[in-house]
Amino acid sequence: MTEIPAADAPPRPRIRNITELARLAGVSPGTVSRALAGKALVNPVTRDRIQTLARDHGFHLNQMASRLRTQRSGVIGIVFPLGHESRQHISDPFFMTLFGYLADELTESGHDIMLSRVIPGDAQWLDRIVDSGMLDGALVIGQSDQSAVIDAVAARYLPLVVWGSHRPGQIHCTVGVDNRLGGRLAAERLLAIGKTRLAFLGETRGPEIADRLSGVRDAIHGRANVTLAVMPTPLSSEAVAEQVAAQVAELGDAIDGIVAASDVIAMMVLRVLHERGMRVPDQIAVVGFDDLPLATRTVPQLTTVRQDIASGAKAMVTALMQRIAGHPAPATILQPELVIRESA
Amino acid sequence: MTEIPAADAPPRPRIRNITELARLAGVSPGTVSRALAGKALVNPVTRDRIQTLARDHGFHLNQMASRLRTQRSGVIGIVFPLGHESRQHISDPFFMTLFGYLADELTESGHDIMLSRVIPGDAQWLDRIVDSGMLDGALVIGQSDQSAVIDAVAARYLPLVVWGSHRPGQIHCTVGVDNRLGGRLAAERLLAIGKTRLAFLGETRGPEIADRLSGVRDAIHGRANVTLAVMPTPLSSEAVAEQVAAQVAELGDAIDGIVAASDVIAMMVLRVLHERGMRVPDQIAVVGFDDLPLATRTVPQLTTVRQDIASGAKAMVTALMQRIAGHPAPATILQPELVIRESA
DNA sequence: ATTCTGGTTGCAATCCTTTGCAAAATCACT
DNA sequence: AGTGATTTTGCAAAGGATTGCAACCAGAAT
Repeated sequence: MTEIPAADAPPRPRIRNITELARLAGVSPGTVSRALAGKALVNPVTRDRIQTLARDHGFHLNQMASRLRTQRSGVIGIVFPLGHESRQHISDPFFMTLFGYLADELTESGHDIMLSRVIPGDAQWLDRIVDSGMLDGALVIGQSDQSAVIDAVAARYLPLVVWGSHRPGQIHCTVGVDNRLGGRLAAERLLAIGKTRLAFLGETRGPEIADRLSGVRDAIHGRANVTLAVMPTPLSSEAVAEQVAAQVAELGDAIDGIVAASDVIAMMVLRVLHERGMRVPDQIAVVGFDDLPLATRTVPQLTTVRQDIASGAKAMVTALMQRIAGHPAPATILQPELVIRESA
Repeated sequence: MTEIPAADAPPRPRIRNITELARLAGVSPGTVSRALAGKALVNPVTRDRIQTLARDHGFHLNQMASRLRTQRSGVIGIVFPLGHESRQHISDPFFMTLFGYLADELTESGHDIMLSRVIPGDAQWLDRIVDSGMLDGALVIGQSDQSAVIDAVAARYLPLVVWGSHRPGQIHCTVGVDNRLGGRLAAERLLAIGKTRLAFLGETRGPEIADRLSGVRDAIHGRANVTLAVMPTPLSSEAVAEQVAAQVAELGDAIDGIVAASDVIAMMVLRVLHERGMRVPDQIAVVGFDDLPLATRTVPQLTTVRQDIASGAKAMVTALMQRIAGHPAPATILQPELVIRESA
């Protein structure tokens, strides 16, 4: 609250760029640049003098200029495409969970993270991001219905890794769980505990969810006595509640087992079933997908198909680093695992 | 998988900058710049021609250069200081929750987000970030023990808003709950249900947590029959489990009520108490702090002091926008609210 | 004293866009 | 056709750091 600077405060004139610092040090800007970069080419004495001067004046390089010149930014973009369901928020639990792990991995390896805005309805969303010149690479979380767009960009831009399903012929590098197998595991669990009238709740326009449904179909293939109803439930956490309620109401007693396309949907289902006084899993069993932390905290605890998000994040970052270095990296397909808790 | 480009693929030569596009269009780079920016100064016909050309060639401005020149980036930094507890991870639930809401708000208002790495042990961490020249403003989540550092930066850098406690004389703009009142509410609840041997679990080096403890002390002030044990539990979710176990063991029967400095700690406490077969809330009651989504999913559900994180995020962004525009914005102090569930 | 060597430093071009200013082109009128 | 008023355009200077190349220096070798 006083105007007098503390004793060790930096001297008055604020240095704004390397040239001013150079003048102060009595050398050329080039030398300052080299000194600050710690290059061996400059005289150690001069280097130390310049570094001290910089520290005393609280001077920091302008990253924008530096990165423009060097053409590398140390920044990785993380993008959440919103092809359909444009109202899905970033605070979506699955996105946040994966994002958290990615952020840990990336900061650990010295990278900054830029969360890019996707303008819904803009076909150029990914081009805009990778061509912005601000990123060393990009991670895309989920393919949504944008597989073609992603492929087109991946064909010309190597440092791009995508979370999602791997489909044959696909150009872009994905890391993701075997969604089809996961779907099958979920359905098989329901069949194993004697359920025969199944429902699948999920929006199947994106390949991940579509694959999960295929897996469910695999599981019931050839069983004449098993029925399957498919309900396109969006992932968006906000809109989902009433929709699920309506769908469950519509299905009524016609079903005794639900495969939810995600844990968030499953959680909503549990809530709705509870409100209607249905007993889970006796009357209706529910299997989720993801095994987010929240799966252990529902009542009853959620039986779900686990994707190992932490190692998925690690795999994404590893593949991306490879690709930034110029080496193509292959897709990683993680094995899903059925985690049996209480809901099925 | 074929080499032949699709019929509508962009023509071969990739345009790398505005000058190349200018040559192609037969105008000067300046005109291209103006045309792409949609400025009214260029002939509408020329403008359309250039824009079409750019689109056809998949050309995007180099943001790095553009932002260097204009000195504004459209990017907001979000920082998580790690003064003490340098091992706390970004995937910390409270951080992630607040971050999610901030991200929603910021993308909504057309900003990109940069999550900056904080190098533990670097006194210059915040200077480095705000002087990087890559940000229009910065949001700091939590003061940790870095209040002085933050103040020093805030004194010269306006577009900075901090989540945390507001202390008199503090220079930086904070948004946060009244932590002291919150702590008092928590303790009063325990007293109200007849608990008298209290413990506070939290690391009090940061002002937020210290204020919560002060609130607890306020509540028991003058009550001779009430005891209080204080245990410095770190926030870090990973390390916390054994620590809490050890602390609870140490406290043993000496306590009958716990105020946890955060929901994450409270959750750990519940787990530990459950493992030791203690009945909550009968034998030991537990009150959390934050009211994260996870609070409703513990068993028993957590009684906790609610901070309205969503409106906090909104307030932070509003204040930041004000400050970016050059208007100082005052601190916002949110009212905490006791949410009574099952654990106390 | 001269040449060579190796270590330091400075110069100036480069990264790509934006923008104030001046020149050129267009148009409207006398 | 000539003048003035408007549009449009081009030029060139930022914005701040990096880096290849050449110049410089001191000391060593001849």
